[in-house]
Amino acid sequence: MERRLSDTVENYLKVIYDLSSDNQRVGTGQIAEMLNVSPASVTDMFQRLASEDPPLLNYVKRQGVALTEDGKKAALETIRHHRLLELFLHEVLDYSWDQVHDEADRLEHVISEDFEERVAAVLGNPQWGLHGKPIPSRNLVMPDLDTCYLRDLRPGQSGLVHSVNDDDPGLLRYLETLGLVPGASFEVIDFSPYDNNLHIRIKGENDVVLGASVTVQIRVEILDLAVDKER
Amino acid sequence: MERRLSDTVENYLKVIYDLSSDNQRVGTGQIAEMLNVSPASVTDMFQRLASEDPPLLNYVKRQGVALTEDGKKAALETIRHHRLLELFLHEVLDYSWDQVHDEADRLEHVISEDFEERVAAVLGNPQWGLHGKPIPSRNLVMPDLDTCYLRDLRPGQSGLVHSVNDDDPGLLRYLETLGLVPGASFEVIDFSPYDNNLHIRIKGENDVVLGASVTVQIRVEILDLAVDKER
DNA sequence: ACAATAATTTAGAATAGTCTAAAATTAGAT
DNA sequence: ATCTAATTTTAGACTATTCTAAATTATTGT
Ligand SMILES: [Mn+2]
Ligand SMILES: [Mn+2]
Ligand SMILES: [Mn+2]
Ligand SMILES: [Mn+2]
Repeated sequence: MERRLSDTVENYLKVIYDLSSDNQRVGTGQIAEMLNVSPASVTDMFQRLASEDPPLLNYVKRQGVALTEDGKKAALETIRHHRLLELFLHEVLDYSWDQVHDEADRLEHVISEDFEERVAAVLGNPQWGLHGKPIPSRNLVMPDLDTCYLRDLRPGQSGLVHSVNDDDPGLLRYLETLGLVPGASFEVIDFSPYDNNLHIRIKGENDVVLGASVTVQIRVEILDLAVDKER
Repeated sequence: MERRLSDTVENYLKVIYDLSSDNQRVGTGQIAEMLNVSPASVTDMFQRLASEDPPLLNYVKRQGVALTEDGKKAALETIRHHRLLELFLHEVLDYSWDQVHDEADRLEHVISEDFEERVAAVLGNPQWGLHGKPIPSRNLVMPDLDTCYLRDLRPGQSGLVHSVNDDDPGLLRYLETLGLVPGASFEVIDFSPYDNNLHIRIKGENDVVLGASVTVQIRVEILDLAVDKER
């Protein structure tokens, strides 16, 4: 139950968890790109983690991996550390929301469970991270969410910003100037099928036209305007 | 100037710095014992660090090492992180003084200079650590101190506790119950040459008789009672 | 169906850090 | 001065993580 996983292994598991939400199995190439290592290294790690004593991965040659229950718990443990740390850095040390991610990415592997508990207590046992993503509970349960990418909305639909990707400081600063932060509500005005631009109107802010490279980084909760609900 | 040193290297440098205060050169065996590695591993590391681009150690075969200026700066950098972190864990997360060391020992290698700055600011740029040891300044200068081991005092002398070793939680809890903490003043009542026990009277507390394994872990400032000052 | 292309896996090698066992050197004690 | 005991260094090896280059397998467009 309590093997000491290396930073490297924790990072593999975390990335595999992230990419598992959409797809079923995660492939060698995807991980290689996310972690900036060669595909050969990833294959190697897949094989290692799949043949550990209690395996962390389920690996099917040439098809990729899925997390086992153990692997998933380990991933959630690291993610909980990461999101608690981000909030802590913001609240206690006054980091801005674009600065927290890199620092948390290093600290997440070295803090003790005691540190985690104390930070959670100081923050009031928060359930949501600085960028809107849920924080797994102390016993490592992640809530199910009903969100989709902003990219997938179309004119006439409205929504609330649920969460934004936290790993691009430049994007985060941009979104902040737009007021497009978790909780903001907006309405989709227009869509251009050629470039996938979305023209949206943010409540209390200006209109913007966002390209797909931005809209794919934002998760939203669709506001049901009692329009075509049951048909 | 800004090589990225591994955790391992930082730990070697830190220990070498500690042992350098007394002796001139530090030997293979001492480091091996402090770090719980074999002497062979230490020799290896000595050779590596002495032949880095700007060397971190000055190594004389069979005689041991001394830190170069670069090596000393690197050691002080890590020590500054460590002592700031200990204070931070105590002040902000309510760790007790016997709990902070182990956590700081892992965090010290991964925090950024930005984190260091922010922590220092939150704490009011402290100059002294939780256990009484000085915190190197931002520009890595360590003050000179005029202290000696409690072990070396004799009946009739009085002193102030300056600092205590921070790596033994049990000892720290014991010293706390005695009120033998940095700043406490005491008087030496008796000395037994056979076992090196020191009987001391702590101001506002009870008397105690301490063995050498304890008195060698406490640094004190001798109080000059205007007795035999200039003769 | 089948060759071209893309993705994945294997093979072989490097680096950092560690170990044990053996060899070399120094220090101590007669 | 010499022998013994302790310390240090060398030699050879192992693990974790990564790489490049070559081999293998999948995909896909005709
Ligand atoms: Mn993050
Ligand atoms: Mn945890
Ligand atoms: Mn400490
Ligand atoms: Mn620093």
